[in-house]
Amino acid sequence: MPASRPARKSVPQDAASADTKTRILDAAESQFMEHGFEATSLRGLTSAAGVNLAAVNYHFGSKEELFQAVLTRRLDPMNQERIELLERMEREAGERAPSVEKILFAMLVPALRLARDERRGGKNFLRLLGRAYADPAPFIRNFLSAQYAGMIARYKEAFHLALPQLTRQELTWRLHFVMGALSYTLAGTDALKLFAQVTAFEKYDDELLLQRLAPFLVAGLRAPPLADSRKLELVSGG
Amino acid sequence: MPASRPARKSVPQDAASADTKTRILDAAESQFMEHGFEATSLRGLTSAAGVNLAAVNYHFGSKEELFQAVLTRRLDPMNQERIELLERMEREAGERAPSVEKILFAMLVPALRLARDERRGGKNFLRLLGRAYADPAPFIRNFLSAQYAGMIARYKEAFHLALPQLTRQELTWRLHFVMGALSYTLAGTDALKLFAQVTAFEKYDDELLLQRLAPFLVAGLRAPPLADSRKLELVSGG
DNA sequence: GTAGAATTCAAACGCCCGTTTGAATTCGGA
DNA sequence: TCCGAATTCAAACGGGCGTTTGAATTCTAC
Repeated sequence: MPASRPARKSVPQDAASADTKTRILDAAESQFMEHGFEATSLRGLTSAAGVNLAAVNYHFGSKEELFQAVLTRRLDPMNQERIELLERMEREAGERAPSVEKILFAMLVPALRLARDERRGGKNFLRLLGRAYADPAPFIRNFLSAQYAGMIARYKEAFHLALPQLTRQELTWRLHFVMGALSYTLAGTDALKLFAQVTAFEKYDDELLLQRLAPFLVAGLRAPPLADSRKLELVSGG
Repeated sequence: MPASRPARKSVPQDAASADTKTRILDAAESQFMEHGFEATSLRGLTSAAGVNLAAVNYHFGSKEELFQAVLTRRLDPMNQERIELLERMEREAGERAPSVEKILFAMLVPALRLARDERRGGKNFLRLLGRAYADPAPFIRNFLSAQYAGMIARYKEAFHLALPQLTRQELTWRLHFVMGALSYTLAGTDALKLFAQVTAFEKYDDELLLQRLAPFLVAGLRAPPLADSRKLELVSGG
């Protein structure tokens, strides 16, 4: 028997193991992004990372735990930054509530910063995140829920103050739409290459992207809710 | 050697094989939705469909071709319906171009009809589609591109007439955002269960959903483009 | 310098995968 | 009725999977 595995709770954290762990996390980030969770093999992953096959199970316990570690490494700081930015804006706004634009920017900018920082995973990580959003695997959904719950609740309150004309239900739906457009756009597999026109004429630039996304989302959030009387007459044919 | 496989081009299409093929397609639709392409096993799939393991390779050739057949069965009619609806609206609008709302509804309503029709896959299929959108596997991306190219080009023209103030680039981006919010919403894994509040108070109703989504998207499409002078001052800190 | 823990390593375990095979069966038209 | 094509079937093929093992090695503190 080996000298005994480290207890799951202990954090060895010496230089050598941190290096191996980091190499695994980096390789996992790009492999999970490229092939998805299920189709990524630990053999290919460890070989790309230049570490032994058993290292994943030694350092992370299992493939699932490795996946969660990959997400945590980036999401925790990003969501923390989002909350701090929102709170700074609330302080700066004084008694008045921050505007919809300001709140939205506080949400978008940390994601943009992450996308531009290759040392923090860059676009690779955001694409991975976009895939994770669409994955129905329970361990992924539960994990993301836990990661996002606090941040989302915080922003929902802020938007509620900035958009008092919307009911809570309306606001919940609209935040859903915002997250959809955002994750889909940031995941940026260029959707279906249907929009290739853009990348042909215009360099794919994340800052420019958010300058286009922001007015779209702000206008959507500010739209008057549909009155009950107006319906989609088309649905039932005719 | 067996009596010889049917040539890939021939379409046997007799009752017995159609039945087996349909059973496979139905099972594949729900299994691919639930587990994703890679994690779905043909053994589980064929056993759920009540057919022999070899039937998939016999009738469809391979797992990949089966996946494409699952998508084609629903997408072809839906996109055809979208185009027909758009053309009807263009005829009804006469010389004037149809409004943004009208065009958008022509896009959304066939998806809604599909979602409500359990005989055509219902929500299962739309969730599957939402996953496929986020999948970077080349065979999926190329297939979806081919499936959507005509429809998207058609709609882009219609929107261009309805929104002449937008440059082609702006319009392309906004359609990208629209597709994002739409696919994310229709895929409706309830996102991250972060929005559970909605399903608690309000029955999950697709028609109601589109009545909330439409004003959001219409307002986003109609938003004035951001002037170059306004920037995200926050990006570089400060 | 050495004991003991942490880490790396090659090898193996048991299992499931997509696909192919060739015989058995069913089907449809002459 | 019967023949050939279409379809179903059980079995096997070769290979990759996540994980575990126990010895070998490296690190660290005394």
